[in-house]
Amino acid sequence: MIGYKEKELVKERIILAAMRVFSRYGFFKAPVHLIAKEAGVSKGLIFWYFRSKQELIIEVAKRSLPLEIIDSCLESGLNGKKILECIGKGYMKKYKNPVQRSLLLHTMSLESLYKEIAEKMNSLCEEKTSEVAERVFGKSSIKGKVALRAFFGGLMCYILRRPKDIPEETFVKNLIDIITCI
Amino acid sequence: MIGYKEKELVKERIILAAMRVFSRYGFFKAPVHLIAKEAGVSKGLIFWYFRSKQELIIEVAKRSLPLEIIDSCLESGLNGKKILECIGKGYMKKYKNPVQRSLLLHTMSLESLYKEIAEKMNSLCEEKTSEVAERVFGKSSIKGKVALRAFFGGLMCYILRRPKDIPEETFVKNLIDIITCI
Amino acid sequence: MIGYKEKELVKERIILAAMRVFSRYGFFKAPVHLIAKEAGVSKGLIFWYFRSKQELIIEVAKRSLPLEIIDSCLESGLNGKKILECIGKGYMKKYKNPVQRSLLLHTMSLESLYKEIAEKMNSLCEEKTSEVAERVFGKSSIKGKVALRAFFGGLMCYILRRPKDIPEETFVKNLIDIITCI
Amino acid sequence: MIGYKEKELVKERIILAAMRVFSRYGFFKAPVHLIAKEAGVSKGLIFWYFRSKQELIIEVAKRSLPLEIIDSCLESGLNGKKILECIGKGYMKKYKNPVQRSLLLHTMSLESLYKEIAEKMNSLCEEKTSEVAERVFGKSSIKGKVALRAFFGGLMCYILRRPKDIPEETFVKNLIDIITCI
DNA sequence: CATGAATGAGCCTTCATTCAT
DNA sequence: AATGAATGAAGGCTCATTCAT
Repeated sequence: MIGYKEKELVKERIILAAMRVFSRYGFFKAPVHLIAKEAGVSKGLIFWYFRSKQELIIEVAKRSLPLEIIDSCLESGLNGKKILECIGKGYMKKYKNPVQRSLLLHTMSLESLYKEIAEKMNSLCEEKTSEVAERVFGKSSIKGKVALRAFFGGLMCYILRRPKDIPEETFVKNLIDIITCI
Repeated sequence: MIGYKEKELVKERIILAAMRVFSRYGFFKAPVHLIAKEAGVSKGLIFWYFRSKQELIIEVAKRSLPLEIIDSCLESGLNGKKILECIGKGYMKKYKNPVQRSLLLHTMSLESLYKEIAEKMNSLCEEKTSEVAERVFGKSSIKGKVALRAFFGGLMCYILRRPKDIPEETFVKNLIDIITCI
Repeated sequence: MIGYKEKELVKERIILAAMRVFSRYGFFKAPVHLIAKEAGVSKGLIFWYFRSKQELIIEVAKRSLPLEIIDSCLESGLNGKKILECIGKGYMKKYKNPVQRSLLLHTMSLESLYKEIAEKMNSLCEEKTSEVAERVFGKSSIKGKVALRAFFGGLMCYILRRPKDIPEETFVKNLIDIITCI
Repeated sequence: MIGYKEKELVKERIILAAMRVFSRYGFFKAPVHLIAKEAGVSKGLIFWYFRSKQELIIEVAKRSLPLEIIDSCLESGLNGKKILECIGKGYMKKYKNPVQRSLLLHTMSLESLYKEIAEKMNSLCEEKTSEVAERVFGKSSIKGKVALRAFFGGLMCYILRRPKDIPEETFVKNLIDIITCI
């Protein structure tokens, strides 16, 4: 319709529209035609870029998980509290956006339906958690793994229900203090 | 199949069947006729006991939240680590059941759709968390609230992905130690 | 439930309730359970007194036609304008009631579905009309039959939309004058 | 069956099919899938052109009323008996078709359900009737209005039960003579 | 690439009817 | 007689998906 709509731009616009619509209605109550409307394209076009609605769901779901935050903090080679700070900041930045926040919830509930999502969540909860634990506490230990779960869980709690009386930085700082107090 | 069964029994049977089916398919991909089949009743009967599928969803969703665990531990008058142990045990017991575990995920994603669920989750994340924090740390403090979020978050993480190498009791004990280390 | 509910009383109460409900919703959009509620009886009881909903519909439909008015005027042996006055008064009395008025419309539309109603309407429009025409004009004539149709049609028009500026008596009197002016 | 037909053609074909089916079964006993079959389209397509079955019902119902006949005769500027002849011919032509005849009955019974139909019938029975009366009798009078109701009512009676021994032209001619005899 | 008419499966829900109590 | 739980067929409608244009 407009010249600058190059292929990737349109696909991206569809994904972004889908994120907004999915976050409001959930993956299965969001009709494709609403996504098309939100993206300003025709319904048919969505099926040109995505084989099926499920493919779009999975694309969106993947983007709503915090995997890339953890990966980038791991790659940056940080250790100790630093890596926790990195992850904490990343979470706060990403999930400040209510669309992402709501999407995260919807995505978690997909786990029982799509293997692809289940695997991502597995990786997140097992390997990544262990990796980060080692980086923080030096070596693998039960206590370290438990602490990391408390860390991730704590972040998630904060994200889902941002308490008005605790600012982001305060929360992250306190959380890190608590779980590294061991 | 015809005739009178005891009223409450039938309703309960429908709810239990719905829990199983919802946990497998999610609330919106689970067709009512599957629930009926699972419960051994006719499709029509479900609408005799529930005005709509949504009413059934909400009934099931409410049951899958851990509110009653926290309430009962609060009511028992426990303090300090004791109340955390109570809650920890309660969580483990309830969510050992994979149906409940899966349902919890689905329920959390309902928050953006149903006020009733949003309110329950609000109460859980704000008031209840603060109440428990006071019971544990004596008085209201930022650090206490953060710690409690780490506690609940940690429990949730464990529930969602039960790591094979950390048994329930060990996890809860360690988690309590960590967050009360302040 | 109450002692004085003798058989015929209950049946009659159901019919009267059905008339009210049918007049509001139409025969096919009126659910049986609403009739039961309106009559203050259980849904099951309606099927004790009537083999099916259709039987109840036909019973109510028959009562809403003006057959018995015409019959009683014919039987009373009146002639000329007198019989028209008799019929006119009968119509006004019966269809002053908005329930009957609305029911008449619904009943007329049943004709294509139920033979029994079609027959009644046939009798009304053919034989009865001719009989009355003879009583009024002395002998059978085309003009007489046309006039009688104008009479019945005129009455029906008045009934369906009672114009505020023409009282019943005035209407009937004028109508009779017009069609006997031949 | 797949591909683009001309938009208005398809919609019109659905309406015509609906008229046939509604006339046979009545508006509420006619299932949408029968209309689809009759129109040679899929069930879904009906809901592409009409928001709901009700919308289709109202579209069909409007077409079955004689409003446009009266309007066109009024607009043609005719007076006296001429306008009655115009209307008479119009009625005969339109309701010679048994589908239209049956539909008229069904439509009249919709009045208590849909405002839109009630309004059309109001206009027909009040304003239009008065307008025609003035055209015929020169000025507004009670007698004129009564006569017009006798005219319209007479036409409707003839339509609903076409007596074999009175041909259309004869009926209309006689009817006009009778009601203008005043 | 892009559109939107067309399809058809499937879902939620209603409702007449039955029948154990 | 009377109740209301239970049934099952059927209906309206939504929606992912296809495909002619």
